[in-house]
Amino acid sequence: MPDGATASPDAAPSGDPDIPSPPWQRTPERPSRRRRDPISRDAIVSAAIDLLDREGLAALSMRKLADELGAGAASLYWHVGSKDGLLDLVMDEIIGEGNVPDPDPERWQEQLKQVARDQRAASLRHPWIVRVSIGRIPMGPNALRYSERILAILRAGGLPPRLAVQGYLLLIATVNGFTIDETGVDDVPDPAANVPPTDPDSRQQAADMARDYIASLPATQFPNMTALADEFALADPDERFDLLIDIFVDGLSRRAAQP
Amino acid sequence: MPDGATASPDAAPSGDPDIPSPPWQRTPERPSRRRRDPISRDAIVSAAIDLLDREGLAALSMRKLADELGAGAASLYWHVGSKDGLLDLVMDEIIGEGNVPDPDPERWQEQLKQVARDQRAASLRHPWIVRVSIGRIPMGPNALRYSERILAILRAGGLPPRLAVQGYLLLIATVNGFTIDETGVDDVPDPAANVPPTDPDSRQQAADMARDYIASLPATQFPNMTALADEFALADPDERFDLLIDIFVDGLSRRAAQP
DNA sequence: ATTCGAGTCAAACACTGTTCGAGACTGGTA
DNA sequence: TACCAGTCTCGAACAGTGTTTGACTCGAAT
Repeated sequence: MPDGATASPDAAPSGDPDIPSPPWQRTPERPSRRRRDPISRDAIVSAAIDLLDREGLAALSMRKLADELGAGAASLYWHVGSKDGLLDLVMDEIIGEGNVPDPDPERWQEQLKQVARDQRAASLRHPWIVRVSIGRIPMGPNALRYSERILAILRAGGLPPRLAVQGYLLLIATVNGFTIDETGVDDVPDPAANVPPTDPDSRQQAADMARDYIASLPATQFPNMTALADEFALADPDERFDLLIDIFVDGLSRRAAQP
Repeated sequence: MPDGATASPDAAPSGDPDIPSPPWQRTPERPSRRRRDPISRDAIVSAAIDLLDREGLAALSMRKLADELGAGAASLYWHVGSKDGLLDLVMDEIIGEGNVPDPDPERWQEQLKQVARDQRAASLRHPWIVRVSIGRIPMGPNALRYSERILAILRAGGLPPRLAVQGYLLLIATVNGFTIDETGVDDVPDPAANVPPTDPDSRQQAADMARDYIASLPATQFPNMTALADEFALADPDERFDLLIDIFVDGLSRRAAQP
């Protein structure tokens, strides 16, 4: 057997229209749909976001993502370099979903709170995004535009330069600190029941369980915990979040009022 | 060769004291030191913390941890159930390092700030702890004692019940939001050069690089970013952190002053 | 017609967390 | 002394991971 499975460079293994490929050689070409239109970077990012929304961060693997695109896993690396590079692109794409209002000097505090609420909303739409953003400095094009517009609001509010920049950075950190907790308990939803990020029932149930446990502690050793056990059952995250940003923006504006 | 490497079930491979194990069969029993004193849960947790401090979160694997203890990987599972269970224990152990002062009603704000600073200090001693704590509700014995003592400070300060509990929870979240960023950039230090969590030089260098990049943006599209580029180079994390908790505690105490 | 680079991808590598089953050792009872 | 249940260890395997390599196919330009 001079030729055969090892295709020589000249004898086309199966491209020759005259010689059909031998039947004992189970079609070494065209397994099913080969060489579709080449996949694109954007298509990979979109498919990754789809997969993340559907099955969560832990379920995102390069192989599964490639399957979803009808491609081989190694192909992705040509477009995005690494899983880390892919997540960089994914993060900037999500940041691009947000929009920041034009600055209104009279309402800078309310506008800042609105930005915070919008960012939390994005974190609830995509419960994995906070975890993806950890250790990732947002410097993509969308992130730059986003930062620019928030800084515009703070400067319009009259904040001195340093306080404007730090106020922006610390607000983002504060919102992330909150949403990490909020989206952290029930990540990795089982693929079947894709409840909306966090259904209120199970959340209230978990809060009640925590309260009961705390209330059951020995009161002599834990007088404050047992006395305040009921307050731990406050599971309404909207209320908790509003309290947090009220505290933050109040503190920030007090700081801004005095040199 | 009738028999050989494949030991038959009845002929004891090397347990028979009369027949020495054949030299070509490289001692299937007693590889070196077998059945030392059994390892303990506490020893596993301590070794895990050692390994994490030395090589970072990404380097912690059950196999490597077992090697460090001179044990087999499967042995760990008898003691800690899973890697997740181990990390639960590790987190409570680290929380146990902290200590909270006895409440002084006149100084509750300063005491609360001290708690925040202590927690940040722990996160700098163990840069992996914030990432470990994500998605993990601290309910171990040390965590309960810790919470109890912080609530004591807030109640001594006269905060109403709800504000005391939420103020505590939101303070922790806020500190975590800050320290995630702070410890996130340079995790996984290469095992050779174990710089103290974050050396100021490389940090300032990174900040300068970010400032230069921001300053180089087109000023027409990014007027605020370019104008404030210098402020992004404020790399002193202590100053930034103090600003954050000042803002938070100020906002909280304002809220506490009015019903 | 040949070359060339863009793009694809199966196979392999070095890992990971976890489970299984077979043991080894201990203390207590028959 | 013999047995036995319980505690503890651990090699081997399983199913998965991110990533690299090298061979391969094309469409287009030379």
